[in-house]
Amino acid sequence: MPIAERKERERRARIQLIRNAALKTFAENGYHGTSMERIAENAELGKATLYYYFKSKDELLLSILEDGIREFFDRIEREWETSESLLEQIQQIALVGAHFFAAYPNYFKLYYYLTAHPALNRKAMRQLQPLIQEKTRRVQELFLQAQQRGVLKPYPTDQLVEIFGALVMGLGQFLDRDADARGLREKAQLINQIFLNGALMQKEDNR
Amino acid sequence: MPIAERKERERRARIQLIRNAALKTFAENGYHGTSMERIAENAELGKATLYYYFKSKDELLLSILEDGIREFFDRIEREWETSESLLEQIQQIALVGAHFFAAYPNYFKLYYYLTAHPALNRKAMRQLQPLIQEKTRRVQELFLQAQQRGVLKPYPTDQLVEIFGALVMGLGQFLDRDADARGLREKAQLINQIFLNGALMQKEDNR
Amino acid sequence: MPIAERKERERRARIQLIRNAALKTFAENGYHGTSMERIAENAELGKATLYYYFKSKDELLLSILEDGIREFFDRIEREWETSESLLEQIQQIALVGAHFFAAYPNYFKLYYYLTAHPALNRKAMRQLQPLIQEKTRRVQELFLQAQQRGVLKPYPTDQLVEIFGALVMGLGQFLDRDADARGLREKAQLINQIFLNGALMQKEDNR
Amino acid sequence: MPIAERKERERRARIQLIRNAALKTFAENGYHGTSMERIAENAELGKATLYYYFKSKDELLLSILEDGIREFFDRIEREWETSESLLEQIQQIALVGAHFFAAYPNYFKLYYYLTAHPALNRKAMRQLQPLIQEKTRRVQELFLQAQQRGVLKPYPTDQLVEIFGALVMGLGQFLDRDADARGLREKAQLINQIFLNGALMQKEDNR
DNA sequence: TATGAATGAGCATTCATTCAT
DNA sequence: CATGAATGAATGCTCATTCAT
Repeated sequence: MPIAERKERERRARIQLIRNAALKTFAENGYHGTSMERIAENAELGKATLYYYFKSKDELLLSILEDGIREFFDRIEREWETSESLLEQIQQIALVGAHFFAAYPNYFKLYYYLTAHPALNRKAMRQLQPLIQEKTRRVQELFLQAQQRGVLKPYPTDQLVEIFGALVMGLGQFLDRDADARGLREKAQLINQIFLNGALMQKEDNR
Repeated sequence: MPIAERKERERRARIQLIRNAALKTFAENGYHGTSMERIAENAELGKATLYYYFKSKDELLLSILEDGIREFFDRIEREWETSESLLEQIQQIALVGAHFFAAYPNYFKLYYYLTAHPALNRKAMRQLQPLIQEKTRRVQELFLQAQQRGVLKPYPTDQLVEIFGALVMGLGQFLDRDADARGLREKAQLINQIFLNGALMQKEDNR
Repeated sequence: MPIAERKERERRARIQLIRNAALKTFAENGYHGTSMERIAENAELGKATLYYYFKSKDELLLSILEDGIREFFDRIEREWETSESLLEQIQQIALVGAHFFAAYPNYFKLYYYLTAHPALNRKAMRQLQPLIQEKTRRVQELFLQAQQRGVLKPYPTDQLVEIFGALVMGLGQFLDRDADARGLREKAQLINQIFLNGALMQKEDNR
Repeated sequence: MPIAERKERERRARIQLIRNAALKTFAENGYHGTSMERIAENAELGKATLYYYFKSKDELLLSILEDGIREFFDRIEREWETSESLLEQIQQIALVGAHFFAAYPNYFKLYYYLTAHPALNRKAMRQLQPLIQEKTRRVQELFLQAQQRGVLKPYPTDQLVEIFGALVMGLGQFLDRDADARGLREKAQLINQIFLNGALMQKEDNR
C-alpha cells in the first residue's frame, strides 16, 4: 500500500512543520507569550489544525522537548561510536552540547522555560522522565566505567554527572551573547579542561 | 519627625510583606501561573493595594529578583571580609550559594523563570543588568587577582568566571530533590574540589 | 432489479445504525454535549459519512425524533385495533406510553430537550408539526367520539386531550428513578384511574 | 454602617440585574444558544463582570433556577395562608402555577431545558435537590393530610403528588400558544376539576 | 492609604461542516 | 460510497489593570 505510506509520510511532515513553527515561536516569545493562533499563522495552517495533530498546547510543547532531548542524546551516542577512549567520550558530551546549542538554541531555552514553570514541569516530568532517565543512565554508566578503570576520581558518580551536566547546560546560559558555533566550541573545550584538570595552578592540596 | 519615620518603616514593611507573598506564590505556581489576585490573598491585602506599591506585575517580579540578587552577593561579600585567602574567597561563593539556595529556593526558580521568558528577560535585563554587572565585577576581580598571583591557571578570566558561575547555579538545578542545607553544602564542596583540582585521576590523588 | 433492492436495504440499515448510535449518545450526553465525532465513533463510521446520510446534526436529531413519534403512535394504533371500547382505547394510550418510555427512555429525553431548545424547537416544529398533528388528530377524534357517546364529560376536547397528554408525558418525568417497565405500568394505570374517576373521595362535585 | 448596607444593596441589585438579563436571553435562545457575551450585552455590563458575580455559566443558570423555584413555592405557601380548606390548598397549587407560568414563562422553559440536558442536570440536581425536596415535602404533607382526613382517595401519596405535579407542569407545555394569564387560569381550573372528579361521565368505577 | 468593583483584551479549545481523494 | 484532513467561527473563562470612593 504505497498510498498509505505516502499519507503517513505527509502526516509526519505536517507534524514536523507544526513543531518547527511552534518551537520558533516559543523560543522568541516564551511559552506563555505564544498563542496557538500565532503558531498557526507561522505554520500557515488553521488554528484548529494544530489541535488535529496535538491534543493541547502543553502536548505540543512536550512533543517538541521530547524531540530535542532525543536528538541531543542521539548525537552524543553517535559520536561515542567513533570515540577511542572513555575520556574522549566524556569530552564529546560538552562538544556535542556546544554544537547542539549553537544549532538549536531554541530547544535549550524551551527546556529552561519548562524547568522553571511548576505546572508545566510537573506534567512534563511525568511524561519526559522515562526518556531522560534512560538517556542519562548511559552517561552515568560511562562515568562509572571511567571511575572503575581509574580514569576519574572516585567521587559519588551521580554527583559527578550532575556537576558535569550543570557545566554543559551552563553553555546555554549565555546563548544570546555568543551563540556562534566557534565560541561555544571553545568554551566547551575549556569546560572539559577545567572539569578534568581543575582550575588550580599548583599541585598541592587546596582544600 | 519621628512620625514620618514610622510611616516610612511601615511602608517598607508593607512592601516586604507583598514581596514575600509574591515570591512564595510565584515559586509555587510560576509567574504565569500566579494571578495578582492570588498574591493579594496571600498577602491578606486588597488587589488594588499591590498596585499602590508596585506599578505592575512585572515590576513586582523584578523588585523581588533585585532583592534576591542583592542579598546573595551581600552574603558573599560579608563572608569575604573574614576570609584569609583568595582561594578561600572563591570557595566561599559556592558555599554561600548552597546556603542561599537552601534557605530561599524560590529566588532561584524565579531567576530561571525570568531567564527563560524572553519578554520578561529583555525588560528585566535592562533593569537588573547594572546591579548584576556591578556584583559580578567584584567576582571577576577576585578571579583576576587569583590569576595574577598565580593561584589560578591563566584561562580567559571571564570564561573562568562563567564556568564557575554555571557550577554554582547548577546547585539550584535539582532543588526539589535535595533542598536540604546539608546535601547542598556537600555538593558545593565537591564543586569547589572539582573546579579547582579537576576530576581526573592523574598521578597523585588530589583530594 | 434485486441489486438495487439490496442496495436500498443496506442504505436503510446504515441510516438506522447511525440513528441508533446518535440516539444513544444524545441521550447520554444531551444534544449539545454530543459531537458528531463521537456519534461517528459510536457508529464505527467516519465522521464525514454521517454527512453523507444526514445533511446536518439538526437533521439527524429531527430524523430520530420523527422516528420515535411515528413508532409511538403506531404502537397506540396497533393496540386500538384490538380494543373493545372507546374507554379501553383511551386507557391504552397511557399503557403504551409506559411501555414505550420503559423501552426507549432516550426518545423521551430527546423530545424534551428539543422542546426546551428554542432554536431547535422552531426548526423541528416546522418539520415535525404535520406528523404530530396528524397523529394527535386521531387522539382528538377518539376523545371527541367518547364525549359524543356520553362516555367523557363535555369539557373542551382539545384541553381534555392536552391534559391527558401532560399526564402521559409526565410518565417520562422521573425516568431515571423508576424506569422499570413494571413501575411505569402501574403508574400508567393510576393515571388512567385518576384521569377518569378523579382523586376525590366523595361523590359530589367540588368545583 | 449604613455605607456597608448601601453597598450590599447595590450588590444584590447587580446580581439581580444579571440574573434577569440571563434569564431573558436563556429563554429566548436556550442555554447553549446563549453566550456569556450576549448576556453581558443585554445586561449592559462587561463580560468579565458576569464572572465577578457568578463563577461560571452553569452557576449563573443554577442561581436563576433556584430563584425561580423558591419564588414559585413561596407564592404557593403565601396562598395557603389564606386558604380555608385542604381542598382549596390543593387547588391553589395549579392556580399559582398558571399565574407563575404566565408571569414568568422563561423560568419554566429553563427548568425543562435543565431537565433534558444530562450534564447540567446532574450538577443542578446535586445543588438544587435539597431546596426542591424541602419544598416538595410540604406538598406531600398536604396531600397526606387530605388523605388522612378522607378528602382524597388512598392512592400512594407520592404517586398522587407526582401525577398532580405532571398536570401542573403540563400547564407550561404549551406556553407559546396561550401564555395569556386568563387562558392558563382556565386550564388550571379544568385540571383541578379533572384531577379531583375525573373525566368520566358516569358514576361507577371504570377501571 | 486602601480597596471593591469593573472591564478590555486575549486565549485555549471545541465543533459542525466541507472537500479532495 | 466512505473518509481523513482541514478549518472558520464561536465561546467560556482569566487576568492585569484601573478607578471611584
